[in-house]
Amino acid sequence: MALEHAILVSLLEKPGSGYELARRFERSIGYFWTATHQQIYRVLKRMENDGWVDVRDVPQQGRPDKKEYSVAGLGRAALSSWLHDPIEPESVRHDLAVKIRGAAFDDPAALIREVQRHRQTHRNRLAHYLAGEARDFTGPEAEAEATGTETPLDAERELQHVVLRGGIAYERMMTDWLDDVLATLARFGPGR
Amino acid sequence: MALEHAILVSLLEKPGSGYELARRFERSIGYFWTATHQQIYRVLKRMENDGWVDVRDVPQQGRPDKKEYSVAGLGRAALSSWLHDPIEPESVRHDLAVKIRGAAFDDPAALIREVQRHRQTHRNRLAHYLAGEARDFTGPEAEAEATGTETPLDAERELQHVVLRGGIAYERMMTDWLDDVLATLARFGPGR
DNA sequence: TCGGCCATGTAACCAGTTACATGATTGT
DNA sequence: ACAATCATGTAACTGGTTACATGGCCGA
Repeated sequence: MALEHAILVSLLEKPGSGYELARRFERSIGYFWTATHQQIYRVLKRMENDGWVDVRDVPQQGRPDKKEYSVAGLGRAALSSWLHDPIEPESVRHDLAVKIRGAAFDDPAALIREVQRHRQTHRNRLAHYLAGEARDFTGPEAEAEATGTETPLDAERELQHVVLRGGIAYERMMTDWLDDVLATLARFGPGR
Repeated sequence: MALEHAILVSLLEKPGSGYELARRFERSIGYFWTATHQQIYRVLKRMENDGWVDVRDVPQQGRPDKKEYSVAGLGRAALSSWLHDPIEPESVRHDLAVKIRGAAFDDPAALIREVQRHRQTHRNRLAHYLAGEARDFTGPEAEAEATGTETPLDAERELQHVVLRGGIAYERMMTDWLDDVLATLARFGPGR
């Protein structure tokens, strides 16, 4: 299980409320982990009970009060121990691949539309990631990154960048592969 | 949910027992879906109750008897309806990416070993997939595939091939990205 | 005789999804 | 007036993992 740990990392990067965490899971953390607000609130409560996080009530005007969570000593220790614990390289789960092999036993026309939809989604994600990269990882710090003159404080940033590059590589790979799938389907689809 | 449908596709490709399905889920189907035997037996029972599959007792000598499952009309219909049902492009779940971002708050040395382990696993999978491709997708049928002179019976084969190419592209992307991760970690890891 | 393969299952648990619920404020 | 955003939750369900269980055959 990594949701707890993803939350710990996110709170270490910046403390925040359950709501704010949910938003982050739609953006940057969403590159590699997803979670709904329901799940986050539930896990956050458990983490609070276990003493992994501290809570602070933050009254706000013009909007509802919020609870700001930050990582406690026990949470930091839990994260550290998890980081030292080897995990198995996870295996993939691709519904779409099941569908593709299933298309051999069904009309491929519907599948072509489905694959096109997916390709579009991955294209969009790729564009979104590239825009984020241009926004957040170019400029003076990128200079330091390239020339190796960075400070320890840049480590966090650079690790975020390399994870983003992973997301970019993934989306690029997927769009290319889905092009391949479409070409393959086109070869025997319409002629029959 | 796609396990039911993955099983249907696999049984359409070739009928077999729960045990055999479990083995397939360790091999070819494992490129894009995993399942343990416990899960398979449970789902198979439900599919049998729902009339999606037919069972036939096959006595064997020298080894335990087995139940051979094959797809029934209802199962075929269920698969077809699922194939026509659009699914959301799934989002990724990468424990390793959580760890990488978490390494900013911990000793990166342990992470380097972990990343190296993962890279090795992906390298091995890549080699395994490439060997499978060379074994199953070269020869006379590949000729037909390349020249477009294939028959409808080759569709099943070609779709299997394109899914395998997806697995290959994925493993290649992962090994490349993990090289990138290691280079990034090396840049600020040992110097501090 | 010991481990590995063939073959099938039960039970408990854990994580994730979906549906439902409330209520204030801000902008169109 | 209505929709969107901020903010927090409960409850039921589903799917997946882990542990446990049985038992015969085959080869080293």
